[in-house]
Amino acid sequence: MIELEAHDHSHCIDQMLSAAERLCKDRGLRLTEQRKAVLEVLCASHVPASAYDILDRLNRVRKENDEAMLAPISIYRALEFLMEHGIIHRIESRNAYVACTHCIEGHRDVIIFLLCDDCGRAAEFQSETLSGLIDTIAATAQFSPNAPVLEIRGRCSECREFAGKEA
Amino acid sequence: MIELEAHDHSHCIDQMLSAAERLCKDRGLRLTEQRKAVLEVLCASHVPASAYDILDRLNRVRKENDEAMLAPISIYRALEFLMEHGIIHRIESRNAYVACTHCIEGHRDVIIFLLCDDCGRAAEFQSETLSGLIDTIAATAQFSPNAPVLEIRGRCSECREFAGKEA
DNA sequence: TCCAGTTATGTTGCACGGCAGCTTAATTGG
DNA sequence: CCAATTAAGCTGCCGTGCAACATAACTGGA
Repeated sequence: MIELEAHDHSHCIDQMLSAAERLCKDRGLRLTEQRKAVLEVLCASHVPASAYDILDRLNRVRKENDEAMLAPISIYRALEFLMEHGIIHRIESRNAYVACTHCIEGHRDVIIFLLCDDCGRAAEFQSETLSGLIDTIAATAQFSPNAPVLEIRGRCSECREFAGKEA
Repeated sequence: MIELEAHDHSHCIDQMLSAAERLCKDRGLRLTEQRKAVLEVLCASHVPASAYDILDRLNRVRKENDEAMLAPISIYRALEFLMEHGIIHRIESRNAYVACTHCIEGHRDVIIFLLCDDCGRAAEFQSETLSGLIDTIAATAQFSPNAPVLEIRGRCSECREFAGKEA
């Protein structure tokens, strides 16, 4: 898994974390240490992490500090909480989770993920036009969609460029 | 899992099976007994089935006939083959598989699945407009999509109607 | 302040999903 | 009919996800 973080990622992390904190405060939700720890792991990268990735990462730190190990279920519960409130998203096609980069603005529209099969990164978008179109398609089929998330797999620009140089 | 098959499903099965047979014949692919058996299970319903669902179903029949049991891997290999050639699709959000209802026409466009969370059924669509829009979005992000499949979860018309009567 | 109710965590255990790595059988084209 | 290819069988393993229950932490009143 190649990690290309061209942008100022530390700024990016801060933004996501403080957005989550504000959101929880506003709604009277408890962003406990554990939940925050899970969120921090997810914020650390735009590559979605699996529950067990998160577990390993947190337990490694805990081991160093002679603290008790976490069980998988703890991670799942934290993930459940964070998802419930739109702070993170689940990437179905990878059984993995990623911090939301839009939770400040809220989720009016369909969420689109561009997932790079090479470097693993997930880029999150929203599109009013696409939302409208999906509504139309659903309406034609008399179907009531349920806040869809679209996962589009492919190759990001960096990886394509890189692959080009390789050849 | 409620199974509502309002349409003439037997006709539907025949169509999917013979389409697959023709496709394999045209391309010189071997649609072996096992692969066909897996496909038949998938064709039997518009509700996507998991690998283990299929396994159980086939093994039940085999048990009755005192034949040897299949191992999971056999199912996965058949599924792999069928997917490779677009005869079936994988529904990521359910870890399940469903027979393609469009493999006759081919897959030029984005495939859209409307997945009912109530009855479990999957309805497959294609939309040129949607394909175009996704291409545009991808191009803006300099992303090369890779035959995307869109999974839209929600509630189908029958289930909505049914739920209405319940209340 | 303390208690009851709620919410969060911890523990155990299990079912399902998926496949690697290897061996054996079947098929096919020369 | 044989060698090469392809399919199928077998063993074993790891990742994903959660049920069910026990315990701890926190909260808002009386």
